[in-house]
Amino acid sequence: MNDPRPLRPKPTLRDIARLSGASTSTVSSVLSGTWQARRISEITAERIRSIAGAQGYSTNRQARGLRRGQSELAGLILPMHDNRFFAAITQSFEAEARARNLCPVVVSTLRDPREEIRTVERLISQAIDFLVIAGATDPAAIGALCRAGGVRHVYLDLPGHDAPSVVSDNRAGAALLTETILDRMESGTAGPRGRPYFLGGAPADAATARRIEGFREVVAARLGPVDPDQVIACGYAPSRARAEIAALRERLGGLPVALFVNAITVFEGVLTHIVTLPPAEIEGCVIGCYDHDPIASFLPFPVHMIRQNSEALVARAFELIDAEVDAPLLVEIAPDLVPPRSIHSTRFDLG
Amino acid sequence: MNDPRPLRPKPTLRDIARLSGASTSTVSSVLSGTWQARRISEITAERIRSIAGAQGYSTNRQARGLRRGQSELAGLILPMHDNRFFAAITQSFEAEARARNLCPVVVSTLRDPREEIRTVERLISQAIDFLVIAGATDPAAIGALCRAGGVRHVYLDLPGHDAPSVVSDNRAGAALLTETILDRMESGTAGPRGRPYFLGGAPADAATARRIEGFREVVAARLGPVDPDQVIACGYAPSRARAEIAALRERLGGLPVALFVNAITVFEGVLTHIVTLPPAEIEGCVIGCYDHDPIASFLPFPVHMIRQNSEALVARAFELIDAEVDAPLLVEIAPDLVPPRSIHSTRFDLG
DNA sequence: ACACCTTGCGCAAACGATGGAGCCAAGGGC
DNA sequence: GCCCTTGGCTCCATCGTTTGCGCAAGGTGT
Repeated sequence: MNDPRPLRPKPTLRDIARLSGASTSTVSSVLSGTWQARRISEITAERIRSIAGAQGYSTNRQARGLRRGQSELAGLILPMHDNRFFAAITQSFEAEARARNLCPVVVSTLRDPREEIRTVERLISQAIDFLVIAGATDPAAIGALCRAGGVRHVYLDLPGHDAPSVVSDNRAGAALLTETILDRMESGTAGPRGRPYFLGGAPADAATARRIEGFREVVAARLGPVDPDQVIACGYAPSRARAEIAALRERLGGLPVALFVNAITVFEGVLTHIVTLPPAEIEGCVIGCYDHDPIASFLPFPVHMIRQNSEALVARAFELIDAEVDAPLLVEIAPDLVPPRSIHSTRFDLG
Repeated sequence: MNDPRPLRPKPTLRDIARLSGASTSTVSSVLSGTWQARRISEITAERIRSIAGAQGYSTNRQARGLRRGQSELAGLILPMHDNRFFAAITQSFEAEARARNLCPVVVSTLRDPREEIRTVERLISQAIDFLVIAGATDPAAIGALCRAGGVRHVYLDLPGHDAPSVVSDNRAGAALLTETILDRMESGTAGPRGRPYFLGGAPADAATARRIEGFREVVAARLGPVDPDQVIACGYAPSRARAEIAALRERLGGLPVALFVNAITVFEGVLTHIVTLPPAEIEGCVIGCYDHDPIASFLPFPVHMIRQNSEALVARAFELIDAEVDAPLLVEIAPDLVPPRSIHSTRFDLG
């Protein structure tokens, strides 16, 4: 067990060659699977394989990569890990990478532009085979680096302009969510309180912009012109969201009849405020959240959620990579609506 | 923007050498920061730096790694990403790795022993500098691989026997959570329903085993002997947990007065069942969950949660690596108790 | 007997970066 | 005039794999 021996150096191809009496090239071709092409006899191959196994040989991928000019590493950069969406992306990415015999390298950059650059440079200098870029603050800068480094790249969940992009259909998802909450909201409430509100996100963010479009479109079609103050893009911080919803309620004299919450963190902020309100008031507000959280399904009031199809997003991205598509093009993937558990209205009776 | 040029080959040290009129070794030492040791003049250094910058040179780390016998890659393997605890671990790991100028490589293995082996072999063959092993089904096998490959390794959140381990103090955490729910449960309920129950987890899992110990210890001290059927280690699947809690309630004629839920997934399963019950019955059951989820704080009944100190776990692991500790030893980190929001009992009145 | 494949393998030159061991000139001490 | 130090570089072997080319032995067709 406790055996911190000086760790003799790992055996190399040459060691195996010496032990087996074959040349390094023969050993190499046997161990890298190209032996039939080099007409190595099955007998020799088997002998070499068994010696290599006995010696615990494993090929040095830095050397192989150097020689072959690739690395069999697949890169993914994303803003952060502790978020269901990105975690799901990572999970799918790993699966796809492994299916192609690549080693996934997933790095988060915390939405810090300098960190994004550093990380991408780092990955390029590792000779990464390709890079999937999910959620960068400056896609153009990253794209430029990749092109300079000769690294194929695909944007995920954000539209880039120098390479293919696979994004959620945010407009359609937002429209769907908006339809859903409008269908369920109480009509007939007079004044500003009778209108739906959109809360959270950054308008500079392409995803938020598209969602606002979807929201506006549906509201305009069903209820007429949308007032600018119905859209409160206050960022993603829970604390800020809490303050905004409190202020809104103050202005309106109560919660609005419908609320489109733009992200789970915004939803958290909203929650901290509304749980302090009388249950009847909460009941009067139909809530939609553009993000999914399974636990949120069990809250004592219904929450309509959108779940982005992360698996499909990643799958499409890999298809583009497999097909060696380099030209910019945009693929949109429809997200799913997750209805609230039907339990709410019947069991936790807040009336 | 749209510029899929043939991607001329990346410049190498030799290219920069040629352009600057210096030798490759001079360029190398300038660009890798060892130039003062080699007495290169500031003037030469600056000239080389500017040429390298203009050419967009970036060092090929496969070549460097091959030559130096290291990779500046830091490995972490974990069961999965879509879990708050592991996501937090990943986040801290990345931060620590970057602080040391290493590139984090985090790979999940889905608790599949074969995948674990494959992944570790893969990382070793990438000449990873060290490996942090979080949540493996067969730590011994992985440890053996690392030793054979000469890779320093540290176990995280699971005790290994051939290298240092940093684990949550599961016994203490469980004892704390148990104390908490016992303090709040209704006493005086007669029969089996008046006893606390432990639900979820795998007894073969070291963490679960320690938590059961903590639970038993506290219950035994306060309520006397613990019946074996008070511990239901039914794994982590929500569906299974749901079935078990339903069966338990059937047997007892109601929910027990206190429930220790061993993981968030188990909690999800329990939730799907108990939300179908009359609110009064839920009120009668004090729930503790050994895992943390912020949304769960907003459920209409209090949930006492334990949050593992992932940051401290990772920080200690890196300290051990920095100190080049190889001998087995065990470091325990105390987790935190997250009390429920005080709101529950007052606002969402379920009685 | 000669021109041919086919089989089975070895030689040696890369891949790009690194660092120990030089080499040469200028300056200083004796 | 000789030796030594210091500064400022260059040369070249090396890390472990891969792969284009080549070569010999044996078989086949004529």
